[in-house]
Amino acid sequence: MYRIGDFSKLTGVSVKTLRYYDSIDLLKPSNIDNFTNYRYYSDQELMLFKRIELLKKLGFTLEEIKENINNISLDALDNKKKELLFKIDYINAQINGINSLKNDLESKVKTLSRN
Amino acid sequence: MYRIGDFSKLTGVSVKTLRYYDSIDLLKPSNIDNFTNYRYYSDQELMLFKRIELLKKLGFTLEEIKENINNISLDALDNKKKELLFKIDYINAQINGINSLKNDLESKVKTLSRN
DNA sequence: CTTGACTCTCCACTTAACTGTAATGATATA
DNA sequence: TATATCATTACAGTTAAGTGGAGAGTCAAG
Repeated sequence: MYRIGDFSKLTGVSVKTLRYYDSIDLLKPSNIDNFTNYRYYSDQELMLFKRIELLKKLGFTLEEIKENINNISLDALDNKKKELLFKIDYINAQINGINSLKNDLESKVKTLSRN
Repeated sequence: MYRIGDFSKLTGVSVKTLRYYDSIDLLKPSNIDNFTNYRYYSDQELMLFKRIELLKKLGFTLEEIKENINNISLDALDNKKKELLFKIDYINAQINGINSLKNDLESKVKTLSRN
């Protein structure tokens, strides 16, 4: 059993974040002292945390992670992948826009320097 | 001179948004009635708005647009482009992660159905 | 001159994922 | 036993780009 400070060191996230995860029912300590309200975490939660951390890195929101923490479905993965691909398309369009603006600007500069 | 409601229709953004742009000094009406505080916009602001709209689409924040509204520099464009390329890299890494997770899951399913 | 549509300011709320701080209580070590 | 460190709750604040609503003033048409 780890107290929140130790668990914070194990996971690398702040005590605040752990309390926050508790408050949103994402990751609850395995038990809580009735008198002191101290949170106690076990290796079970450490494993859950690693799962959370992974899904977070893959772009899932905490809300989505909460829904999929037990068994992530292929559907959830496919949806997220589509979402990410869509984002890439969007950003690529932005880059194209920037490129044309750059071209405009560069040709303007050249025209000016020619005079 | 357009009153804010008309200018809102011209630009396609809400009156609220126009007031907000005024409040953050992004797009200020060309004049304001001293007694009524009514905002009056001109074609000048319409052109500015179109510039703002474009930069917004290209991924600039309102703060960045404010700094670059008069003459956007090649540097600003290059920086934003780098930022966007970086984002794409990041998202691609996420997609790769999702793909491996999908593979894990799919092979698990196959293993189960084989029994 | 009234009425409906328009505008004003000011304050609070939205989302996501936390962070900061105050006031208070618990624990561990010297 | 003193005290430094750790823990608790509760409330507010952060960022970005707005949106919602109240209460009050203004404008244009009939």
